[in-house]
Amino acid sequence: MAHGRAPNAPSPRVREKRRRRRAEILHAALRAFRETGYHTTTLDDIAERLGVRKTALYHYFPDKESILYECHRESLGEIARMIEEAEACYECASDKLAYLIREHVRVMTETLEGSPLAFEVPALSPERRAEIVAARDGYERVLRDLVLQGTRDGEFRPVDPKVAVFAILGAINWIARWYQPEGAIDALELGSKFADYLVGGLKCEQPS
Amino acid sequence: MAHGRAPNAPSPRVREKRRRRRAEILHAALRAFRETGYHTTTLDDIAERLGVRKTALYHYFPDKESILYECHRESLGEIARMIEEAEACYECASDKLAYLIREHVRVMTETLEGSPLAFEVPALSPERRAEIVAARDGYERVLRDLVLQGTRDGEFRPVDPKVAVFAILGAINWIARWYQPEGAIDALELGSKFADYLVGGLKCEQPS
DNA sequence: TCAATTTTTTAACGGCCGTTCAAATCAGCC
DNA sequence: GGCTGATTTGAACGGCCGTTAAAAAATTGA
Repeated sequence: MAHGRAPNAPSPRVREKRRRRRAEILHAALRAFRETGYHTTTLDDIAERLGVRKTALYHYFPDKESILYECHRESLGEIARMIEEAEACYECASDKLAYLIREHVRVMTETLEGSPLAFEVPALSPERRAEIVAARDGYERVLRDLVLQGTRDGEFRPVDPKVAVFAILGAINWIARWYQPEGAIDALELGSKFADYLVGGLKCEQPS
Repeated sequence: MAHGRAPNAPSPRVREKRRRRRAEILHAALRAFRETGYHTTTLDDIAERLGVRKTALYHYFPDKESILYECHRESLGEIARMIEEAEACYECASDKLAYLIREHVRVMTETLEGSPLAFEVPALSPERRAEIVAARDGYERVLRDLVLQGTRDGEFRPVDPKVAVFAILGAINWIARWYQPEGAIDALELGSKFADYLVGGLKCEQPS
């Protein structure tokens, strides 16, 4: 047994190759889902983007829904990373919130990863949907807590945290519907503008 | 020919009955589309809500897409009404904008009419989609012009009107995804809070 | 170079769902 | 009450698309 791996186990080389191919498929699917939605994109559509027949996809994913599920998992990973970063790098609520908005916008625009998480949750099976929704709820809770903290600290005026967070997430998620990577609006600039606007709406007016 | 109507023409009575039935179907479809999305709701689903077989629907609409199209038309009618009202009843940009936000939220929650307009535009045929998109673009232009006017008048700080309007519409459209008519959040209150938050983010900070 | 195995293809099935059409039932009207 | 048109039904078709299975092609590793 070469290099000590189990008999009949795939070599590291083929494992890596397979991993890359999976990522390619996921990326192609991601773009297709974003452009035409999960239900209207067929496996042929995804396969065509890769120059391959649709049956080839079944060597990497058991079914169509699993492809969508993995898209969601990747997005959630990005979100989790964002949250850790915000906690580690910023102090006050408004800075943390602004950072999260900027990063979320970046995920939505640069990598385009966020779009299925925004729009295609209902397409998942009940169990998987429950898992994704639970994670998304956790993210929403983090945002609500930030709004509350800001209000307690006197940074923000007293607003309904639930409603404010729904507004923020709606604004961000909606990006997937109109943003065009090759368009006139720069992704990073968009993130900053969104952060300015959406955090600005929470801030106390300067005492005169 | 009774009452002077053309021979073989339906009587006013049956015309009215048909009109009502169409509205019933549209409303049932609207709720179904909102709850599960256009592509996953079948004609059986819509018919079941009406206690009828799906083939009965074909007496009122030529195909499934036409039902969706009529939903869009109704929403656009509401939007147009909103715009006229805002122009007629309010003076400054912030008041007009706040009114439009409140009303749009009301359309989104009370009547639930706005949800297909928010989410199911891509499901329309190219020609119909073009028509609906053009109308929606007109609405967006009205909002952008309000933001610009507010900035010119010194009410609003200088923001990117395009980006601000996308944020506002995203926040509002997203309501269709989480709002539950029987839930804890009151529709009118939600409209006011959205208007406060989204217009507040545009306003100049008070000079100290 | 050649066997082993990974990857892709070809062919085809099967179910769902929008749609059609003729027949049956219902409602309006004199 | 009975004729006429409006409405609903039942049965069935047909295409699209996700999925399966087995054969072919390509890649790996010695």
